[in-house]
Amino acid sequence: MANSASGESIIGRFVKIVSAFDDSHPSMSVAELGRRTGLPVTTAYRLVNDLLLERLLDREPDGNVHIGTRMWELVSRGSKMVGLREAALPFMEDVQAVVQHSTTLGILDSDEVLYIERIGSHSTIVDITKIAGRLPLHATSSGLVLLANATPEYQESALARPLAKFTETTLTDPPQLRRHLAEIRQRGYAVMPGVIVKESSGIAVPVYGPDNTVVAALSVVVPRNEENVPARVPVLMASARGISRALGWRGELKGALRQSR
Amino acid sequence: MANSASGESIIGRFVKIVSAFDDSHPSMSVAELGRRTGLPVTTAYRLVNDLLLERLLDREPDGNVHIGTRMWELVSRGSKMVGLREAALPFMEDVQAVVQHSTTLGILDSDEVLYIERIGSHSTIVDITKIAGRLPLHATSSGLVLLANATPEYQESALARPLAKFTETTLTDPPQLRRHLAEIRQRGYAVMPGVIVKESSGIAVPVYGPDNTVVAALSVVVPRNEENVPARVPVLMASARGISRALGWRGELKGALRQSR
DNA sequence: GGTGGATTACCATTGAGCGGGAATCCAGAG
DNA sequence: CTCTGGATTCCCGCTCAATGGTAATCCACC
Repeated sequence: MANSASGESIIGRFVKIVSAFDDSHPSMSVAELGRRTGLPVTTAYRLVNDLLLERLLDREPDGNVHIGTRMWELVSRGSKMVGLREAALPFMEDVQAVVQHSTTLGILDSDEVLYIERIGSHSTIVDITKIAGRLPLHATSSGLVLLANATPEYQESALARPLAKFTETTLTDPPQLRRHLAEIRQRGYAVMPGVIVKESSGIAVPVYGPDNTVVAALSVVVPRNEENVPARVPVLMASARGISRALGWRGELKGALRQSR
Repeated sequence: MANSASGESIIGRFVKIVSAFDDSHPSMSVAELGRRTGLPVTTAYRLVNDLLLERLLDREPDGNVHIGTRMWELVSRGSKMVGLREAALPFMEDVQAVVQHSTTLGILDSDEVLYIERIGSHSTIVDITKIAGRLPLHATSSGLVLLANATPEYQESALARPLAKFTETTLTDPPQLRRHLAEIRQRGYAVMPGVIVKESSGIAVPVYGPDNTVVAALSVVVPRNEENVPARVPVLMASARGISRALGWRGELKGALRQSR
C-alpha cells in the first residue's frame, strides 16, 4: 500500500506528521516538519497543504504549523478517553485535595501505561508523568496494578521483554515480579518506593468498568520520606470505587463471583 | 485531488470517518461507518483496515471500531489545547468551588465557541455545553466575550451571518449586538440571561495570552433566578488573570498601552 | 435452514500521489 | 547595498496504489 517510493501509505505519513509534534515542539516550519519526519520536501509541502485545507493542521501568522484545532475537536469528541477522563476528574480532585501531591489516571496500552489525566500541585516536585505520556509497566505503581489485572498470557509476554532498571528499587526479575503482582492482586493496591525517581513513591489502585474488568489505574505520587505511605490507600480506593461507579460498574467483585457460583 | 470517483482526497475521507464518531456514537460496525460517511462499502473496509494498522482506530472484541487510543495520544501530545487546558484547570476548580454550578473554558474557532474544558457539579442542571462541543457566538456569554475582543472585520463578518434566536432574550439584531459588544469590551465581562436556555444565565470574562491577545473565555453558568448575578464577576476575573499569567501573560493591558505611547 | 446483514476476496482501470529539480521569496549578516 | 542560506512554491512526467464495482463467505437470529 502506497504510492511512495519508500512504500508508506498516506496514513502512515499522516501519523509521522502528527507524531512530529510534542511538548517541546508544539509548532514548526514545514521544512523542519519535513526533516523531522524524513519526508521529501515537496511531499511534505503537498501533504501539509492537504491537511491545512481540512484544518487538521493550523498555520500560524509566522508560517509555522501546529496540530489543528479541528483535529483536537474531532478526536476529543469521538474518543472514549474523554468520557473516562470526565468521569474520573471530580474524584481525582477529591484525592488531590487530601493527598496534595500529584494524582494521575493511567490505562494499559501497547505494553505501557498511558496517562490520560493528571492533576498536581502548582509547585510539583519530581514527577515525570505527563498527560498523553507513557511509562513502562514494571516501573510504575499504575503499571503494576494494570499488569496484575491483565490476563496471565499478557503478563507473561510483558515479563518476557527486557525490563529497564531505573533505580536500585526497580524490580526487573520476572519471578520476583510475579510474586509482587500476585500480592497486588490480592491486596488490591500497589506501592512502589522510588522505582523511577528515587525521591518519590507511587501508590495505585484499579478502576473497574461495567463488565468488572480493570479499565484504568488511579494513582498518587508522594515524597518517599513520608512517614506512613499506606495510610493513603483508603482514600485512593474509595475514589477509585467512585470512578468505577460513574463508569457503570455495579457492586462488588468478590460478591458477584460468590453469587454466580 | 483524489483517486475517488467523488473527487475526495484520502485526508477528506479520514476526516469523514473520524467525524462519524461522537458522544452518541462512540463505536460502530464498519458497515455502519460506511453508511454514515457515505463511502462505498469496499472503500470503507479498506480505509478502516489501514487506520487499524496504524492504530488510529481500535477494534473491539465484537468487531466494532472506535477512535484509537494512539490517535488520542498523538493529538493530545501535540496539541496546544492540552497546555491551555492544563494551565486553566486549577483556576477553574477554584471558580467551581465558589460558584458551584458549571465552569467552562472556550475558544474562538470557525465562527463558533469551541469548549475545550468544562467542570460541573455532579448533578448538573440545564447546561448544554460539552467538552469539544460548539455553540454560536452571539448566543453565549463566552462567545460574546471572544467576539468583542476579535478584530472589527471579524466582528462584522460574524454579525453579517444569519443569527439564530433561541429564546426571547437572544440578541439577533446587529446594531444592538454591536452596542452590546462595545459594552462588554469596556466592562470586561459579559452576562447573558437565558439566551440559549431560559432557566440559566452565563457570565464570561476574557483570558489573555503572552501577546496580550484574548485566547479564551472563562465562564460560568448559574440558575437565572439567582439574586445577584454580577456578584460572580470578580471571582471569574481574578481566576482569568491567574490563567492568563500561567499562559505567560504579563502585566496590565491598559498600562502596557499607555507606556508605549 | 433460511434470511439479512456484516465482512472478506477478487480484479481491471486510472488519475492522484509522487518527488526530483529549479525558480522564487525572504531575512539576516557583512 | 549585496550576499547567502533557508524556506517555500512551481513545474511536470511517471506510475502504481487506491478505487469500487461484483460476488463469495461468514454469522447471528428468528
